[in-house]
Parts: sequence; structure tokens; C-alpha cells
Amino acid sequence: MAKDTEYRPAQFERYWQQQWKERGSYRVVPDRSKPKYYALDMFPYPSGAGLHVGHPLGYIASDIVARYKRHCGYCVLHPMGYDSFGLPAEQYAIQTGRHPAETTAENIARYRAQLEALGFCYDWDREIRTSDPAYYRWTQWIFLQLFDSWYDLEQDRARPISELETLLSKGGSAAVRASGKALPNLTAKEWQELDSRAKEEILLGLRLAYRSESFVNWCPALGTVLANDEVKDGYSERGGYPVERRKMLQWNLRITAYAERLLNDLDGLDWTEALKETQRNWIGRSTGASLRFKIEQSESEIEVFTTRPDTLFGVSFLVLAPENELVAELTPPEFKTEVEAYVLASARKSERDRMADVRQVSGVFTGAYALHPFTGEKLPIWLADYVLAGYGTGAIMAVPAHDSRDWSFARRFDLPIRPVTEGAQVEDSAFESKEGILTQSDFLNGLSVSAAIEHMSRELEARGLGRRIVQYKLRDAVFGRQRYWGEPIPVYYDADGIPRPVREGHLPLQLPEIDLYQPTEQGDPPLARAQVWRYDPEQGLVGGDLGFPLETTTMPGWAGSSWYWLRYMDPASNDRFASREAEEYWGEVDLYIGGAEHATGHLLYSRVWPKFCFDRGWVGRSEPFKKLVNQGMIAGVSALIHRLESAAGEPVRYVSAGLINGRKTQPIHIDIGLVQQGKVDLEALHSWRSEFERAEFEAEEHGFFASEEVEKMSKRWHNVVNPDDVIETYGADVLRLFEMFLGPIEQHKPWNTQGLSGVQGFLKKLWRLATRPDLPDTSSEEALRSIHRCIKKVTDDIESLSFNTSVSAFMICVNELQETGGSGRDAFEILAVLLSPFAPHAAEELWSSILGCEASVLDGEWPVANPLYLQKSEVVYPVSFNGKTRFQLVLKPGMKPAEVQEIALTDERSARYLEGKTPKKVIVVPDKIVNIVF
RNA sequence: GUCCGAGUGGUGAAAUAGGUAGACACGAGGGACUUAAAAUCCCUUGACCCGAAAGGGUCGUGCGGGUUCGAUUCCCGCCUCGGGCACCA
Repeated sequence: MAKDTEYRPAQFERYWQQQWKERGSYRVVPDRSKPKYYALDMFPYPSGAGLHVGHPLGYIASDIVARYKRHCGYCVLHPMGYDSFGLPAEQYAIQTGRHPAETTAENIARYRAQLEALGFCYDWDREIRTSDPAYYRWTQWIFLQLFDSWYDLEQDRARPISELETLLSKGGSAAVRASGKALPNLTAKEWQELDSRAKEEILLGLRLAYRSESFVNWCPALGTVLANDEVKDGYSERGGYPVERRKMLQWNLRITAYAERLLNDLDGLDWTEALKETQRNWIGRSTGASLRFKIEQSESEIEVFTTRPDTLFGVSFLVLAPENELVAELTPPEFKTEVEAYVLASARKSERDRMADVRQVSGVFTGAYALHPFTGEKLPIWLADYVLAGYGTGAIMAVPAHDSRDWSFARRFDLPIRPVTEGAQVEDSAFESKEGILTQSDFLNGLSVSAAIEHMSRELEARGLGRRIVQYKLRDAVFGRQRYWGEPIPVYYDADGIPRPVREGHLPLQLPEIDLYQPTEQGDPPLARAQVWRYDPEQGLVGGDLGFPLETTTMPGWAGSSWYWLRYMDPASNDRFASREAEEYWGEVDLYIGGAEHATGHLLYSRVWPKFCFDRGWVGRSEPFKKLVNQGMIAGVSALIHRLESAAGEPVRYVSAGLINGRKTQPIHIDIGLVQQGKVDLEALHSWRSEFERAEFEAEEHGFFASEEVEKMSKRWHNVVNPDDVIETYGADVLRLFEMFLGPIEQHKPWNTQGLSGVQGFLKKLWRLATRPDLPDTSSEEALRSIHRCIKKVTDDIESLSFNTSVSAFMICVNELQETGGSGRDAFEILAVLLSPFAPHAAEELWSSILGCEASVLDGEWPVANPLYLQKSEVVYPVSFNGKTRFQLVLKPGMKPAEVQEIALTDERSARYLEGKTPKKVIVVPDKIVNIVF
């Protein structure tokens, strides 16, 4: 193919891409004689815009690791697929009437072509799409298993519902400790005598997939509910529309049952501390006590959660969330009007308003009093929206002296503030420190805060007033979406309106065809429009009025991505989401690369599903991703030209960036492609947008300049760089090397088109070196030294995922080889495959034809650096002394310990310090460190 | 507010069991080849100072201290930036 001594990637990249495809070069078959390695990328949502240069960053890194591991003798699973259900395709369908399946297929074709052009070693036979019925059959299947399970707190694992029923009929509610809605007190006999509907309702409160009426994040603009991680600062993450809180009947997943395990298992994962911390924050574990307050003239009690039971003697009032169910009951008639007005007002507030009002203190007195459990003191009960209904019990004991929110509230409404630690100053703010000695606190006096917490907790338990508990911020995940383009939830409603599972044999429950993708006029989800959307347990899907109604909401976007790595292991399996055999071989994902934006969404849900599958015995491990790396974003560089402010009628005038001189201008984004090193190609600008043809341009001596700004790559800012264009002008190898060279993989960095030339120059040089007709048959000593140093460095760097420095090492090596006249072909073959796959294949073919030898770039063994070549002739070594102190010595190779006293010390003061001392032992690590023991 | 992470040339960045700070590359400047351009190659490029030059010196890894013969690296206290969580009791 390539016979040129000029580097012309266009001549061979396409050819090799085709060859790999035809030969199935990257097909993977499990080989039990080899160790396995699983390198996974977060699969993309195939958007209409295609890939931009930021997307492949992580893919390139995982591709390098996959190739490296293959050369090291591993059987490597490196798959790719598409997270192809989602909102944008549906929004597009609503606007245009085109079926999301159709546009999704087109987008996928485009993604596939772009990915292939980049030369990735994916096994395309294993490609999956979450919107494919053959795939979502298993998403639905797992959902049904969740529906068929409950969480046993005794054994700390999920179990089948049938086992719960057995427990209940044998021992009644006393035999069961389950996560979920509290069971009513029932004896075994009482349970047995319940009718099936009543039983079903109780079970429904304990299933891991359950329906409940609760406050949800409702997004009117999108017409659907959203999970907590899909809401950012009161706006929807996708689209940025306002979100309200609304009480709705919804499908949920009981992920809170797994909170403790999600938290504990983080410790064993090789993830960044930042990401683990994000998940810990999201799970939000806090330990404390729950205790009950009696209400004056009422049978009811108020249960509160506190992390500071030690401050119980500092309580001066109680506060309930406006949504608290006790409000109506305990409010005396004369306070009703005011209380109801407050409840209504806070119900009307959107999530956003509530957040905006954080500093505003509001509340209302209910007129009722609670009694202090130890002193019997009357404590007024207030209502305030700073207490959240969804956390703890929706009620708190207020200790204004030691909690800043309670303090502000007490100040605002003139309630008593009682410090209970010695010397606490509470005039200007609450004393929140946990250092201190208790005072004014009866039996706690004289104890430290931590001892007092312990003492009080024990006391509460002994007196039966409360107990130690653990609270989490994590909420159950809302699972239903009022949308069309998602997996249908495989549930129907029987004559009693009880949700029942669709039979396994009827899966996949396929998305029906509908005429419009909008909600119905009654506000039902789009699926309610389907002609055929009822279910008969015998016949399956039926039309008209036959059978029972099917659920009309669909699963959220993260459903399909919560288990997809398992499907790659065995993508064609028909009797299980993946055969046990395949799952056992491939095990966990060894390296997972993707964006940090999924920290509390995908990366949390996809830790829950395997835990559940583990509990039920379908997989052998409960954590899916051993090592996880978040690649940084590549930001775009936007070009801005400056329009002078002008009156109506005046011609529009633009001014070069250097000539603004304080004049008032308005920056306008123009396509970054029209700018070269800050200079705007005015002719191209004219043809880009006709409005510029008539405008006037005030240029500088050397042209008209734009200013630049680093922003997120987006169509809107006209700063998107398309990998297709880069590949066309530079080649895929240059793009790959450059993205790795740009900086550490986890770092955010701006795209810099100019930098491409450096990597291109390097590849040209390498090509010339490799295709030189006068190749020497043996490499010189010096050349071998360069190569082996390079092998060592690149090996270490890839192991530690430091790709930028491995590219640098490679460049240095090539520079050295050029100087020393070496060829180093053998090492190059393999080194080059890693970092850039196309050129070495092309070069290999060329070598074969010149030398008549055979070499296989694809299956070659990873070279091991020979220590012989790592020695330098004279080295400056860092040295340790007495295991602690270090200084600098110059050593010659082959030197014996006794000779070391002759060494030259580079630093005068260090030399004086060492004078007259003779070393006992010298330890030399190739090219690195010498330890000298005296 | 709180918890993580990070601060090194004009730019992206190297170098941490403490040991020549700035590798590699971009950009900039100068030069060679060329009618010219492209391509390629060579030199200079942290700051300041001394010197005609060769060369030499001082300072320098956010700031201030500390440990050490020696600190970008370790310890203490700040400052700034980025990120997570946030009326979570």
C-alpha cells in the first residue's frame, strides 16, 4: 500500500480500517489459557451532532491500554455500543414527526463511521444498543426481578418476594425486618387471613421496584418527572428547564436499601478520591438518634432525628416541615387559618424559589406544645420550610444555641436560646463546634460533647424514648418517565388496579407505534395513545378493550446503562442477560473510562444493579468497575469579533481586536474555522454569513483580528472541532497522539489546533526513519540504549495511565535515533501500534516488501526493556544516607562499593558533610537510584 | 458554610521513597536551503545582573514560617482557583 517515504496517512488509513473490518482483526474469543482484561468506555448517547474532538479522548486512552494489554498476553475485551434511548431523539420526533428509532439509527451509523476512522480496536461483533428490543428485553427482565424482590435487613441482601410471603405466613410481621414501608403489626394468622389484594398492597410497600405517591421533581417543559441527579440547582440537567415539586404516583427503585453497602464498598475501589467523595456526599450518611416527643393534649407523638442528642437540654422548640402529616391534627382551631395559609404558600413554592429563599427565615406557630422528655417543659411547635419533609422524619428539635439555622429562626421569632456547653458565646451566632464540656444539662454536666452524645443515646434507649439510627441523604430513585423513547415498564394493572408483572415469556414488551410523540390531552404519557397497549396474561399484548391496561410510563435514561457492561460479555445470549460462564470469565471491568458528570447518576445506579444481581445469585461480584478514570473535558476556543455600537441606519462596523481602545463594542461569535492564529479570513467570513458582506471592517496593519475565549465546545459558539476534518488533514494517528500529548487524561484543557503540527512533525520524522532505504541491519549501541529507555518509560507510563509523558518519551527516542542513525524497528513496531495504530501497519507492509521478512504488528509481544541498555556511561545519582538524608553523587558504571569514595560530589556543602565516610553497600537500580549505606 | 482537588515559563506541561527545576511540545525570535512558497533542518527562548566574547553570578515552582547538608516534593499557618454537597437537623 504505502510505498512512499513521505508520510501520507490518507493513503493507508482507510485501507487498514477496511482490512481490520474484513479480517475481523479485533474479534475477541474468551481464551481460558490467558488472563483476561476488560477495558471499557462509557458508551455514548448518539446525538445528531456527531462526535467532536473532545469525545474520543477517553476512547483513545482505553484503546491504548487495550492494545497494550493484548500485546502483554491478555485476552482483552474492549467493546463499544450506544446508550440510544433518550430525550433528544424524542424532542426531535415531536418537532418533526420522524420516528426516534429512525433518527437514532442514522446517528449511530455516523458515530460508527467516526469511531472506525479513529482506528479503535473494538470488537464490533459485540456492539449493543439499549433501544434494541433484544437488549431491552433484559433491562425489562431485571426490572421484573427487582419487582419480585425485597430487601432483608437481617441478612443484608435482596431476596425473592416469595420468601417474604413464607416468612410472613410463618411468623407474621415480627419475623421480618425489611427495607421500605413499615409493616403493620400482624400475626402469622392475621397475615394468612388477609385477602390477596390486601396482601399485595403490603408487599408493594416492600418491593425493590415499587409504586408510591411521593414528592417528585416534575419538569413541566419536558412533561416528565426526573430523578434527583437529573436536577441541578432547580433546573433540569437536560435543557435547563425549571423543575417543580409535585406529589405523584410513581415507580421507584429502592436504592436506599443499598446505601450502606454503596458507601462501604467505595473503600475497595480504585477510583479517584474526588469521585468517591462525591458519591459519599450524595449518599450522605449521618449517625444520630431518633427520639419521640409527646404532644400536649394529644395521643400522637413527634419523632425527630438529631445528630446532637447531647444538646437535648438546650431544646427550646420543635419545628415540623409544612408537609408533615401531623400538622392538621395538632393545630388548634384558632390557629388553623394562619397555619393553612403557610402550608399552602410553601406548597406553591417551586424547588427553585425555595432555594432562592434560603436566607429568608419564615415560619408559623401551630399553637400546640410538645413536652420535653426529661424536664417535661412545654416546647412550642412551629412550622417552617427550612425543615425538609423528605429527610429524617420531617421534624426537628430546635437547639438554637448550637445550630445556626435554629439560631436564626429563634432570633426572628424571639424564642429562647439556651447554650449547653461551657463558655459558648451565642450572642451573634450559634456555637456549632463539637469541642466543649456540657453544662446546664442535668446528668450530662461535665461530659465532653462526644461522651455526652454516647451517654444520652444510651439513656434514650434505656428509657425507651428513642434509639440510635443512621440517616442517609440518598433517596429512592424515581423510575417512571412520562415519555415515549424508553423501555416500557413491563407491568399491567389487574381488575383491582394492582400492578402485576408481564410474564417473562412475553418479553420484550416492545414499544408500540403511536401517531404523535406528545402526551395525550388528558396529560397521560405518549404510550396512552397506542392502539395496541393492553395485556392479557395468556396472550400477551392485545388491542382495543381486551385484557388489562399496561403501564404507560417508560424507564429513565439510566436504566439501560445500569448493566450494559454485562451484556458485552455475551451479547447474543438468549436465556440470560449474559451466561454465567461468560460473566465468570470476564468478571469485573478492569478499567472504566468516562466523564465525571455521571458521578451521582450512572455510576451510582450501575453499582446498585450488580449488587442486586449478586444478591440474587446471577453474577459473581457486587462491584462492577475496579478502576475508574474520569477523562477531562476538551474545551473549545471561540472566536469573537467586535461590533461597534452604532445608531440605526448607520452601516454595521466591526473593529479588529487590537483597535478597540475602550470603545463600546459587542462581541459576536464567529466560526473558529474562519480564524488562523487570531487573524480572520474576511472573504471566508463573507461567504459564511451574508450579513457580513455589507459590513465594514476596521483592520490592523497585518489584518483583521478576533479575540479568543475558552468555552465549552458547542454548536452555539461555533467552536466545535470535528474529528473528521482533523483526520482528513492530519490523519487519525496524529489526532490520537495529539489528544494524548495534550496533557494528563483527567485534566480539563482547551483544544489547540496549532499543537497538532508538533505531533505531525514527529510522525513524519518517525515515518522517514522507518522507511529509510539505507536501514542499518543492526542498531548501534546508542540507538539500542534510546529504544530500551523508551520501552521502559512507555511501559511504566501506560501502566500508570500517564499517556502524555509516554508520547513525550516516544518523541525523545525518535529524536535520539535520528541523531545516532539507528532504526530500532522491532521496538517501534509495537510501541507505535499503541499510540498510533495505522502508520505502523502501513510501515510494516513496507518493511516486509523491502526486507522480505515477516512481522506481525497486531500480535507481537510487548518488548521488555533490557537493563543492559539502561545504564548510562556516567550518571548523576540521588543517594540516601542512613535511610534518611539524601545528596548527589556522580557514579561510573561497574563501580564497586569500595570505589565509591572516589566519587565526585556535585554539591560542595553535601561533600563537606560526607567527608571521610566510607560506604558499606551500594544499591544500583537501573537508570534511577542508588542507595548508599554507610 | 462544608468536604475534596490543584497552584511550576508567553502557553500545554515534565520532574515527587526529598537530590542538576522547566524534559517534550506549542508560540515567539533569528538563520540555512529556495526565484518564491510549502516542506525540511539549525540556533535562541524563566527573570535579572556582570562581561567585548568565551563565560560567570543572583533570584526563581501561589504567600509566610518550619524540618533538612539540601524542599516543587515533607510539616504548620494563610491566599487564590477548580469541583462535589448544601436550610440534610
